Amino acid sequence: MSQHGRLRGPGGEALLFLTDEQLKKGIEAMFFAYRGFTADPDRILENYAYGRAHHRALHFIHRSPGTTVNNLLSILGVTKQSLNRVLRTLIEDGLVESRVGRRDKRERHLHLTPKGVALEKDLSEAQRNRMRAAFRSAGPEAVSGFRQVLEAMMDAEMRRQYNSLKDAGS
Amino acid sequence: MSQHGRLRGPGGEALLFLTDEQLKKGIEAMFFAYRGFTADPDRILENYAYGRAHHRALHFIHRSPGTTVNNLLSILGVTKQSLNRVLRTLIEDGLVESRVGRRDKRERHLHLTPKGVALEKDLSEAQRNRMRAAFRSAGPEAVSGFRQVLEAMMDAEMRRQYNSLKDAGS
DNA sequence: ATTTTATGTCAGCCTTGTTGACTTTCCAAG
DNA sequence: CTTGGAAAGTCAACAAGGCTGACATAAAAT
Repeated sequence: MSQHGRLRGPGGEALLFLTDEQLKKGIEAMFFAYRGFTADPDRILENYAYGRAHHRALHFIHRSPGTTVNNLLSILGVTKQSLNRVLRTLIEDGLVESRVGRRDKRERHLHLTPKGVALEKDLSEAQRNRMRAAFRSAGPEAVSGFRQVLEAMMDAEMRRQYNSLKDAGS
Repeated sequence: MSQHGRLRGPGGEALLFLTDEQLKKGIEAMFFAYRGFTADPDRILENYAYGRAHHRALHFIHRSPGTTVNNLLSILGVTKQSLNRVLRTLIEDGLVESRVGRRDKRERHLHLTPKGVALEKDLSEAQRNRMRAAFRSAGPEAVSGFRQVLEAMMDAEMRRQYNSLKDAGS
């Protein structure tokens, strides 16, 4: 049985019967799944003086090496003071390198050091393992639907940033 | 083009080619989508002295009226001290009622007052609107895949709790 | 009668978010 | 060349919401 009734609207478009119960299950799925999503990296981070904020910084610096602080700021959606605190400890601890921009010397371009790469790899491997297992168990069509729904759930600005990250899978 | 190659393994099971890039996009989709997921309720909560923690409590009390503190604790995955702080303000403000158990007088059974129901409705409607729009734009097959992947991403214990919440959509 | 369970509470700590104020550096326009 | 403004960094203070540990009370279970 499908969970969704289907109808044709006046314009011929597909309509869905979405009960509040179905929407609630979607909401709760997001809640519980996000917990699982962060659980493995969180466990690793307990062994360091780092938290989720550090993980996010490492992830996006690794993803876009040489990104500026301002760019990272808009991706992470926090204040520069918040990010700076995290960044400072990562730089002090030798996980992140901050290089003064060549063209614009006000800008700082961020790179992971080998030590930073190592921790990022540890964290992201744990997270990818879970994601991989989930993708495998759900199957390719489910994965496609998963990404479609998540993308539609983002704010326009986030979707823009999400899409601007390179995607070797397309 | 499908993002996923397919093969048959030795046992005939479907295999997926999942590149690290595809997994990263999944990880980033979760990150950005969760921001969208919480954005609307967060905006509403700014007008109150409440935060996301209060929203979660209201949600699950509304979902399972009469639930005990212990049960809520295990659903939310926080300490009783954390939950108590939230619960105390909600009770003081007259959004939640705590009734001593009839069979077991040690237990407190939690219910929303009309005032609590009103705020919960406000918050959940905002969240459901976004979820509904995302479900509509992605289509029924995508919604099914979305839930399959999220469910597979949960820890076993969370999945148990997720499934034990009633689902009128099945 | 004793132990265990469910709940509540106090105190203190940490991470990670916030705002506001201020400085330094440096590009670019007048 | 000077000045305005953008980019970045820093300091201080604060809040939400996690955490631990210790302790209290009532009631159920043994």
